[in-house]
Amino acid sequence: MKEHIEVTIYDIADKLNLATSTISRALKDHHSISKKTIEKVKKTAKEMGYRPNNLAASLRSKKTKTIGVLLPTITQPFLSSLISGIEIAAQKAGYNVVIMQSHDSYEQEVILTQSLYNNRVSGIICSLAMETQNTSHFQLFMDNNTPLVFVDRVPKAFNTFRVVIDNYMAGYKATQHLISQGCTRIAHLTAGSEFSIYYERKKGYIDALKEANLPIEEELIIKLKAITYEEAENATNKLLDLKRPPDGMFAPGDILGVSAIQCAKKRGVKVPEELAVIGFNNDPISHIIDPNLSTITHPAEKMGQASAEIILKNLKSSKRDEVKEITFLNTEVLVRESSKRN
Amino acid sequence: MKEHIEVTIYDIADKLNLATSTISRALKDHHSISKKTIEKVKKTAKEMGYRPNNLAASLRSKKTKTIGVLLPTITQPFLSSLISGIEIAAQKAGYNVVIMQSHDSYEQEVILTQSLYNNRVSGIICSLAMETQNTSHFQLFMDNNTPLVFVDRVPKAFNTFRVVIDNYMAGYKATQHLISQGCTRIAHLTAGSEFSIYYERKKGYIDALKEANLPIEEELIIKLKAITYEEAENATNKLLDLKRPPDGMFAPGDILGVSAIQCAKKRGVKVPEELAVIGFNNDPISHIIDPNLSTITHPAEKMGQASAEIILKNLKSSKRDEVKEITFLNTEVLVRESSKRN
DNA sequence: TTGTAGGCGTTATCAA
DNA sequence: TTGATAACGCCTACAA
Repeated sequence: MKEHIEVTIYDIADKLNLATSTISRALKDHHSISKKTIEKVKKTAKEMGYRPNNLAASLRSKKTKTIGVLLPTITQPFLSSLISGIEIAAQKAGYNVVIMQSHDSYEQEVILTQSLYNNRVSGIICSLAMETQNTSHFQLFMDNNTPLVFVDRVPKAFNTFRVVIDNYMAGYKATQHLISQGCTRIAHLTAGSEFSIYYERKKGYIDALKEANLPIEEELIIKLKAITYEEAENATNKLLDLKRPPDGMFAPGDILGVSAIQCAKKRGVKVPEELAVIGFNNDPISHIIDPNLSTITHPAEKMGQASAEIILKNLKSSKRDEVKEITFLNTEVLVRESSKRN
Repeated sequence: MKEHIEVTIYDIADKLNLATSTISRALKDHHSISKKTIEKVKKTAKEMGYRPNNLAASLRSKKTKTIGVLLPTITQPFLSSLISGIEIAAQKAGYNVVIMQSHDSYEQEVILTQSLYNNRVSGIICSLAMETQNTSHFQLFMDNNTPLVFVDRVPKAFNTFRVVIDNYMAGYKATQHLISQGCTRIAHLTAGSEFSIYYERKKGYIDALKEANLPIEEELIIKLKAITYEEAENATNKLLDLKRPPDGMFAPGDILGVSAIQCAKKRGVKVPEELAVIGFNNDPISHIIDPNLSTITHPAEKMGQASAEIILKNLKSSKRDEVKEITFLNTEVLVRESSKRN
């Protein structure tokens, strides 16, 4: 086994009879250093097996080149794509990505927020836990002038950057699409608090119905405890058991939409003829289910990339943006078999 | 906006008329500090809004409490579950997880390996890029005595920890299952080099056929350029166009199995009656496709957890394990509709 | 263009 | 049980 003594800029300075400051500058292509010196330093550094110590540099400069990412979970296709987008943008800029999962627990989120803070991340990207109502645990970053971007599940009233889709409009368009296919009794599954994205989607659903002069029927709106196949199956069964069952369903997540289709098929209810279904997210499962699930596209990777870029941009300009704008990304109705009626 | 001056152990020491070393120890519940002092210090620290600077601690102690994770991508269900397992184990131990994607590029992998090295990660977990043949870029960590765990896609000859499933046995069992269902012409899709997991699965497939005295037919084995729906569809079409088409297929990935089923259905070939299919991974899509895809379970989260725990364990004991054992996790044949014939 | 020197916030060693 | 002091490796005014 090789002996392993760390080579530092000190050692290089010694060898070349230069000052450490010169070495430090040369390695960073500082303009005040002559080309000859830069070359010499770099060559020697390589020969000696020097590797920069980011830790020391970070401590000194108070810049960590690390983006903290705090999400409910990373196994959902939408979220793993989001991370992928973040990672790609970060990698390009030489930044690291630290990932933490809140598992939708408010308590965990608070703890992990602290942890990211203690790690002096340069910026933080967060999608809120389902449980979270209060976001004061993020105030730390605000006070500290650390770029903070919320993505997808964002707080209502908090002056930070936000990268989102227009959930209201998406819900509206999804419902409108079902109406355009001739549905008149459209069911809807929902979840979470009045601060959640699901609430927005529901508002869009309701307004689309209103605009089409369709009644809002409470019995057609079911609130789920969680976004799971089981919950959606139970809800769908309940809906199909109604005296006047629905002829359409807007499921604000593909898991829910797929589950609804499976449930309908099991009961011999034909999709889309008797029940037209549209989901949300464009998860892989949506084009595996038979009939293929119509859905709303959700530009996960782009949202990740946009979030990371906002952070990087704010880190670059010495003075942070005072206006924390909201970035809206586009969604589209993806019409597939599960809702095509005419 | 609040002024933000960082509170350090210095400030606490000043306030309490104690030495910084005492503060440092007290905050860590060092046994040599009296209970009274510990309490006093902690209380004051809280009051003053102290937050530890992990950077400084890392620099001094040469321990970063960070696990580096280097994967081909994070959007595959198997890999995002793997990360989830790592993250959960790491979080429990107070470690951070830094994630990087090689996008199956050897060149990227080398660069990112360097980057993790420069960041002084405490340990590294890696699943190799599809392209990677040579793993000498990991030698750094070996020389440095940094725990290194390969997971799933592991190198053949490299004395490191490895967390894997028995791909040979899994391939063997999958094929055997099809044989038990009466299949006699079993097709197989494969990919990658002779060092890849797919090669092992293929060997299992071949040995199962041999053991059952079934011929190995070259025309039934198709090598794909990539693990995609398109590649699998093309291959399936080719297979079904044969004079004597197969009556079974072992697809070493659920994407491939699902694609095969879709292709067969499109052509009016009945699954499982005319073509029994078994996949690999137990991805979400496998139980959405109709008929449900039989598959091989792949304990992704457990593999992640096991990998992280190996690192943590080796970090704890001052002397590293010299024997880098291989950890085999169990897989099971999950029989679903796509292969059930009797 | 290069050098000097102090400090970033912590931990480790030795001494008291 | 506590304290004094020197690192850890780098960056950055300021000086030359």
